[in-house]
Amino acid sequence: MSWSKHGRGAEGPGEPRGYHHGNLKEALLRAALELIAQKGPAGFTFAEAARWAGVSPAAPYRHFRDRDELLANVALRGFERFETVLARAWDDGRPEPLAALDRLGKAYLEFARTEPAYYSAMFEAGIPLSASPELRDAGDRAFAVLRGAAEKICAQMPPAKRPPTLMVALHIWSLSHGIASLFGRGDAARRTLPMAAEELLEAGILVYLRGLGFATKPG
Amino acid sequence: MSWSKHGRGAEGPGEPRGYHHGNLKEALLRAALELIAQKGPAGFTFAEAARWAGVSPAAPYRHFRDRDELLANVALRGFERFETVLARAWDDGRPEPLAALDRLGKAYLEFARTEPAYYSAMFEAGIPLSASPELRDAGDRAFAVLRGAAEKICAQMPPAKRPPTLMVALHIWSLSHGIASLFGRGDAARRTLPMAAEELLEAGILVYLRGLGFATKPG
DNA sequence: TGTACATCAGTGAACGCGCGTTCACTGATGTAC
DNA sequence: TGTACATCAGTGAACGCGCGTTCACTGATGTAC
Repeated sequence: MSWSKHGRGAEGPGEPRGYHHGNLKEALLRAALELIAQKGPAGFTFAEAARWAGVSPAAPYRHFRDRDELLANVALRGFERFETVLARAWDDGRPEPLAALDRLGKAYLEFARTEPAYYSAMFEAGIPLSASPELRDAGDRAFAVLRGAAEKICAQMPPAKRPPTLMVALHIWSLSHGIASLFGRGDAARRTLPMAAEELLEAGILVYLRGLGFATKPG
Repeated sequence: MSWSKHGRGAEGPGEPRGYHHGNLKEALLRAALELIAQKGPAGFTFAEAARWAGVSPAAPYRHFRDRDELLANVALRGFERFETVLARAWDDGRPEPLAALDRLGKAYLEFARTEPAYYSAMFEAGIPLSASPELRDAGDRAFAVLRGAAEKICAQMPPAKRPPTLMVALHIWSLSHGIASLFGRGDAARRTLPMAAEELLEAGILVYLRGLGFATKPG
């Protein structure tokens, strides 16, 4: 990715060097992530991110124009990770699309739960997508995984009965996001549920696919 | 309406008034709503709400302990209105549950679109539900409308095939919220869609009901 | 009917605070020769 | 190999600002008698 131009990587958790000098951009992104996780996208300030990174309040201006640019960068990175996570779970529908779709749904919810800071930066921080084509593209690439999954699922149906792929992808996305947003978040605003969010999503998708005419196996 | 007790109307800043505002609590709730609509739940301050209501910064403390209590009151009122709107649309399933459910879905999305300030206070402001039993109850009452609808829908199915009502209600809620949250909001963070959000939701619910084994009419 | 009084909503000044942002600077690092 | 210099990431002090919150107060309103 473009920000690891100097080959510092900085992504691996076990990288002890460069923390003091020379890796501030990375440190600020991490600080922002930490702060968002603690107090939501609203309660994160440029100054506190600097403090958290052990740096003077003027230092961040070397790397980000302002608070919003930092936040947009967090969201951007979030979409990139989200895409990776979803693509890995989907694994091109192997060995079998239905099982892969189930993994995909679980991966979606797991991301929302284990990375609430990314997730809220991506979907709830109110960052206008129009502001950054880069951000929009990253979001589109993540959605493309869902779209690809919908395509493969639809392709298994007889052509005459095939529903519009885009619609199916949007339904799956909406249901996943709805469940993640209402019940699957990692913070205090989560609503409790008499079942696991994963079960709710899995059941919902199964019913939905059956409604499409997709022949799901029993069990 | 109850808040025009003194016939003041209380609309907008700049209205001359005496020493006593007469309706400040109401005016503050409106101001908060206006500010949330403009800048999201994050960018709303106690001080600005006071200014908007044409009152000194100390005045709000007569009515709300702090900013969060005001925000929670906005969310509370939002849930109450939401319940009213949904219940009216559902109308106890008259004349026919499926048509009524369609109205319900449309009313859900319409509320999210026309009242983005309420909606985000209710679902995105990060207000911990545990903090206020009153708020939780109001949320539960709104959800109860969906639950009642799910119940009536399920009751139309043969007993042996009846799915759990709660699950159906949660699926409908999640799908509605997902679509409202991703595509149906009134602000800049909305994602564009090659179709109306209403259509997407209606189609999703129809597919879902068919998947439950509910016999939907063609067309 | 009027007066005295209690109530309490809203005032206005003040405070400490943390934020965003700027500025001239400093000092570590890399590089040309 | 060393020196001179350019670069630029980060410093630290400073600023104006708006916020949340407090306080003694003021003045409108309702009510007891």
